[in-house]
Amino acid sequence: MQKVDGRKARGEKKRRAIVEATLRVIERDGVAGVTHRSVAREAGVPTTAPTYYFATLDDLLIATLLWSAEELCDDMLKIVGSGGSAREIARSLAKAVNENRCRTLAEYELYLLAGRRPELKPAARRWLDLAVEVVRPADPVAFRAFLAAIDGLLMQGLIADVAPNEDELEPIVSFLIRGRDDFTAAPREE
Amino acid sequence: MQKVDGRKARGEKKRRAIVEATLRVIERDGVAGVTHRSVAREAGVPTTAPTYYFATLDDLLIATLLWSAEELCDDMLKIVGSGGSAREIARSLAKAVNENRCRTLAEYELYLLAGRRPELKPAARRWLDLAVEVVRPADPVAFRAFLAAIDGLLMQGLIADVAPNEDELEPIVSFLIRGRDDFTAAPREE
DNA sequence: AAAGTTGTGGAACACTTGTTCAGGTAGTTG
DNA sequence: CAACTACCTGAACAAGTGTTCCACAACTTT
Repeated sequence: MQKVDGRKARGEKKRRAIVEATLRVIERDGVAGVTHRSVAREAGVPTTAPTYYFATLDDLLIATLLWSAEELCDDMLKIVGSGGSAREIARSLAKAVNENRCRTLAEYELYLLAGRRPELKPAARRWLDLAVEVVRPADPVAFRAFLAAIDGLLMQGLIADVAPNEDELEPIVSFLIRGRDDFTAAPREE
Repeated sequence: MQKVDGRKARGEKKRRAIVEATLRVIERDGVAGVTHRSVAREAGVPTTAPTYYFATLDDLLIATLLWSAEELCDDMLKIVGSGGSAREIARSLAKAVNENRCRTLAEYELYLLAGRRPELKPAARRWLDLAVEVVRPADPVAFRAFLAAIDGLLMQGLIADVAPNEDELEPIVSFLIRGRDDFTAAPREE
């Protein structure tokens, strides 16, 4: 077995640090605030490091979306896939538009970016596909409506003058998953 | 009555032309593509005209959102407030993510911009408030779920690799407005 | 230990950006 | 028709951008 090159290991770590810094910049200033220099400053690396690791600024954004999409995926699946109660779901949503407001904002900016970059689409909607796969809804229509409403509630929560809290969201979620048996009682293929 | 100053009239017209050009630029290249120069080129006015009419680039974006919000408002109300059938609603949604895809994309970018500019929030969510006011839902919970789902369906339609058509959306809409009597049979206050 | 390879970063370049400003032009008024 | 005013714009500037390039450092291999 060949020894791993210490340089490459360090490189990979720095590479990831740059992506994480990019996400922080987006959280703070939006996609518009992402420049090689601002990312480098945030990551504490030389100005040219982002250019070195990512051929173009676009590549950096793409890498950041891909990475953030994975986290989004986990979060969303935790919300929709757990079979949690309406209150638990409402709590997660409330958290997303309050404590994690900036993060959620960033994720939707990247999300929307996928609307203009076809190559990003699969990553952006991965959580949707995964949700369907995990839950195996018997009533796909009701489930799709549920998933759409989650996106809508989050987006609308971001532009409310005061973000909704758990108690306000709970009845809406409750309404959406009424008759959830319809889609959670997944049929197993034989 | 004093005569209107022809100069001011012309100015107002040009001012609006600049806002319209800005929206076209956003449709084509996104908010990121908006610069004084790109807008000026699109509007066919001198480079400094946008600066002259709008103190800062931000002001221009804000003016554009305010203006586009009015149109969004009309469109959305046509969808949710008309009491149209599920098919009619589905048709409107399908149109938004197909023929009018770029326009819808632009509107959501501006929408999200409101997430970072508190002063834009009222304009961005105006259609939501208006919808509630017009429909006077007896079941506000069901109605909010419906409104959220519309946003979600549009956003998810924008990142689908092939945008959904009328026939795919119809059952989902149908599901969402089942028991619509609950929220359309508005109680009149005496 | 020397040679070779890969990663790294500061200086610099060409370019675009937002914004300023003084001069010019069109419209109104006396 | 002259004086005035308000609107408009082209040239110019400072600041910041993405990206390139080459010297050099870190590491591996011989």
